[in-house]
Amino acid sequence: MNRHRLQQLFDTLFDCHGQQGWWPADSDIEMSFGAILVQNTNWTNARLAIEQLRKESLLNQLALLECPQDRLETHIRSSGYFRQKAARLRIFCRWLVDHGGFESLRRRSTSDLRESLLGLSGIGPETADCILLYAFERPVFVADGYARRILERLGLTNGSKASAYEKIRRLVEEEIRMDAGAFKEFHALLVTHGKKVCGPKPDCKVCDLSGVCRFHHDKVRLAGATERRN
DNA sequence: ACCCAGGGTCATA
DNA sequence: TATGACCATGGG
Repeated sequence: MNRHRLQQLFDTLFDCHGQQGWWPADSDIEMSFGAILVQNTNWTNARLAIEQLRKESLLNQLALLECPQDRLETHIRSSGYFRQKAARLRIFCRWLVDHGGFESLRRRSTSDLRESLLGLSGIGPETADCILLYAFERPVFVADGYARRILERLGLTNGSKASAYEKIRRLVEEEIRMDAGAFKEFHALLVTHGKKVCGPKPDCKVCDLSGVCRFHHDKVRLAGATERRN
């Protein structure tokens, strides 16, 4: 069934790309900030912003909440959408403070935490699940754009459209039973593989799993990606 | 001069 | 429910 093929996908990705070791961060809050700062941006730009925040000693709730908005925007400018993201960091920090910080939040259930995170403006399903998985160590499948596209093309989504984040997330979580550590690797491997372009005649073991994984053979925009103007 | 990168919100039909 | 506009930087 799908369970076997999902496991096979994981094993093949691991053989192809090796241990990824995500998410690089020294603390839960640094990881969470990274999840917000990396939204629709490459990790290099997000990391530069994190290093600025570190240099300014702003990698904690209270310090960040005290930092003036315009200075916060300047510090994270490299991550793009810096006005939105400065506001989002603030909203997240306010949430942390109001709920007693990570230590207190750890006692809550995964579904409870997810619902609470999704209530914050600027935290969508993918960002919430990344925080749940990497900061709270909950066994959650991050059904990001790469994962959805690869699974759909391998015929593993039971007809769910690639735009259906929640359906695909539940589907995978019900099919295979992994601990948080394995889900971390799975997410990182899918993103790493999804970014990789092999060329016209790829030597790609993942594609060999199925004839319908044609990611490396054409250019298809990720669902939800935006058109650029001007 | 393009295109892309580890999304999310809001207005509209 | 499902598109479309918008947010913005840095690297190839």
